[in-house]
Amino acid sequence: MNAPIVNPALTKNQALVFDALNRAEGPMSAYTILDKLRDHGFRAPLQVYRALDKLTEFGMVHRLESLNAFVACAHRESECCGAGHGHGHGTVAFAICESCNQVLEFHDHAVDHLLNDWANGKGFKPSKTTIEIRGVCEKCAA
Amino acid sequence: MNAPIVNPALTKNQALVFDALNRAEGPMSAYTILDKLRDHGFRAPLQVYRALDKLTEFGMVHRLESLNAFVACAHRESECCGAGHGHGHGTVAFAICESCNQVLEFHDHAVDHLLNDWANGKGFKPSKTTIEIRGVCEKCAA
DNA sequence: TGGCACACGTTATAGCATAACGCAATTGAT
DNA sequence: ATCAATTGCGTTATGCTATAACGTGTGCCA
Repeated sequence: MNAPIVNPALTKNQALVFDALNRAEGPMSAYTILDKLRDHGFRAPLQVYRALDKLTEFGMVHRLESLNAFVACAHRESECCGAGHGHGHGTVAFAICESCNQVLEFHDHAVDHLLNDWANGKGFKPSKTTIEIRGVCEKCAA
Repeated sequence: MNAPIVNPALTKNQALVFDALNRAEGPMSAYTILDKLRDHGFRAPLQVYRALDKLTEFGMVHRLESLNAFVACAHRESECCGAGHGHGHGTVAFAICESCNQVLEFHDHAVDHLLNDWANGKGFKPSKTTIEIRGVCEKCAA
């Protein structure tokens, strides 16, 4: 059966981490999350990393490689192609403002296609694709 | 041995680091480079990082964000569009084999174009774009 | 009811990156 | 030539990011 994108009943720690990421309006490092959750009983990085691993696996959180940080997924449910699970199509891309730290999440089928075509041509089997644009957002550029 | 691919008159440390990266046939972390260069007098990470900063600035080395590692640029000089300096066009992309650690460097004008179009549409001003495909290369997939 | 899978907590350690100091060499305008 | 600015260099110390390895508790179900 096809996996429903439904919240797979998060554990307490997972819920706390996910919440922290949703409240923040920008990416957070694991250690920043840890600090925000000390009042809720968090004491060690692993508590955060373990939750982040699961949330990432569920497609509810993305890791920004160029920032070593994490954001809550911005696809408010079934945006279109089931981009939650990058299975070839559905790679998510990010535009990261270096001035205000806001992140725009998007995906672009045409780009996916081109990269997949390239991979096919080379016999390369992609498992995860990272696309991150660093720059300055419209507001900050003004 | 092989003639140095001299570009902008590297300093001794820069040349050593660049050489180390060229000899290696895959990405290396800064600390791995440090270890390889201890015999040449390197003692501290900063010596490596400073050289890497410059080499990256010169376009002779790329950083792989998803790996926290570095590779020598594979464009053997003026491949085409002046991809050395990512100024909108000329973004470099990487396919990273998680089995054998080899890296394929390429660039794709069409992808650049699409991402630039997206950015223009959003008023986003890109400064650096990261594209990294993790997966398994043809050889290893066999 | 015993085994399994999984989440959790804790301590310790590994791996990646930069701050801040001072010195030496180079350049280049006066 | 001389001074000032710039750049590279070396060192020590520190901070940030991530995982290893151990043990506990809980729910499931064969």
